[in-house]
Amino acid sequence: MSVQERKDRERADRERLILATARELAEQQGWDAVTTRQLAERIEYSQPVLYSHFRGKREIIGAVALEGATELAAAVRVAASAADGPRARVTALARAYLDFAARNPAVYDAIFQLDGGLAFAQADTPEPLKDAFAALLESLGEVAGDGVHPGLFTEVFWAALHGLATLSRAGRQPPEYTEQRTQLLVDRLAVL
Amino acid sequence: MSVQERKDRERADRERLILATARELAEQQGWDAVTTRQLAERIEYSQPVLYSHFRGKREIIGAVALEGATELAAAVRVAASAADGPRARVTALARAYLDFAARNPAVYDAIFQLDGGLAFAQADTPEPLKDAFAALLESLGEVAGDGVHPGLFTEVFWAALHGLATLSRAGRQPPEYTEQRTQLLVDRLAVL
DNA sequence: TCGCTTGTCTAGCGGTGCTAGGATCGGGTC
DNA sequence: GACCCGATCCTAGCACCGCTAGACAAGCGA
Repeated sequence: MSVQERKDRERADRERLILATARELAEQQGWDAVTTRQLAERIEYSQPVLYSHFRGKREIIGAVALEGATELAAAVRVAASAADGPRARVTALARAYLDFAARNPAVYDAIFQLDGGLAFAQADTPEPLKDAFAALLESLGEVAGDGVHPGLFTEVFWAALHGLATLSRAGRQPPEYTEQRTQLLVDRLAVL
Repeated sequence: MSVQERKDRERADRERLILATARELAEQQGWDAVTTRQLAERIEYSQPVLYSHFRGKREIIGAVALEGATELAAAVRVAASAADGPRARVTALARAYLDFAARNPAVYDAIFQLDGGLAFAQADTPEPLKDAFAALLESLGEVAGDGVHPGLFTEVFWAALHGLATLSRAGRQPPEYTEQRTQLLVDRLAVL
């Protein structure tokens, strides 16, 4: 049994190595540079090894996306829990979200822009994605306002954050006004 | 001169054919299906002909994006001008924007998701993109509220619309609530 | 020590964007 | 009307992509 366990452990280690390498490469040079050949060389194995862990490149992107979603959910929760009162909580949440997107652009792309073969808002939606939504809902639900469904409100708020994150990334908006935009969004959307 | 004019005309016709074909193919089968070989076959020329019109595939995507931006600006203006009062105008604008994104997903992707080599919010930003922003600004500027810069407000509103369009596309949100989300966005963001 | 399973690599397939270089066609000139 | 020459287009091929079949070797249990 010990042999099998060691092999399983080594396999799991290598899988983590693949994902960490893919992520690092993507953040350094963009997802276009994450080719199976390049990735294989960096982990010092041949290409087919990748396919013994993942069905293909999309599944690798999907795995990175799930990791990222987990981190995003955690970042949002940490920020929200450190703030007092609904207003501070929502502001902190928005900042944390946009900060995550800005600091991990490739991972953010993996989650929302690229095709990682992930199902959204369905029965078979992976847990990390549902949890990321839940993390937003926890803080946003309390400022939805009377008569507004918390889920619907969260979707709209999330959409707005996503739009800001995306447009900032494209260099569309001068970074020095990020804070103002965030404040405007919170002031107007949230019922405090 | 007549000969040269005829050649110029034929060249311009062919360029339009390339763009129309690329767009049609993208809407039918997605941008992944728009390969230079497939595109060349559809216009009944060989691949290198494409490169006598455009530097490469990105530039073709960029050209489709500019066409699309022009149409988007026009759609927004038409919708806004047909409405009475700020509130109706903003609502009509939001609906027109989301409707355009839903009806022309591939073109919308070309503008905002794909790399068409376009510069945003800079000195060398193509006119159609600046004009699309201007079209939004015309109607949104009047509901920015006191003390809020119209441009900043437009950016935030645009970001929210973009987020809604994107997440709808990914099947993240049930289409039957699109109208509610739009209303919520207008009610909260705009100062009426 | 042997046989076998398991795991890894080499080599290659069909596809991609893009381009060099040869063929061909057509207009301008004598 | 014949010829030349430049513009125009196509064939063929490059390097790269994601992915896989089949040969090979290493390490396990008997």
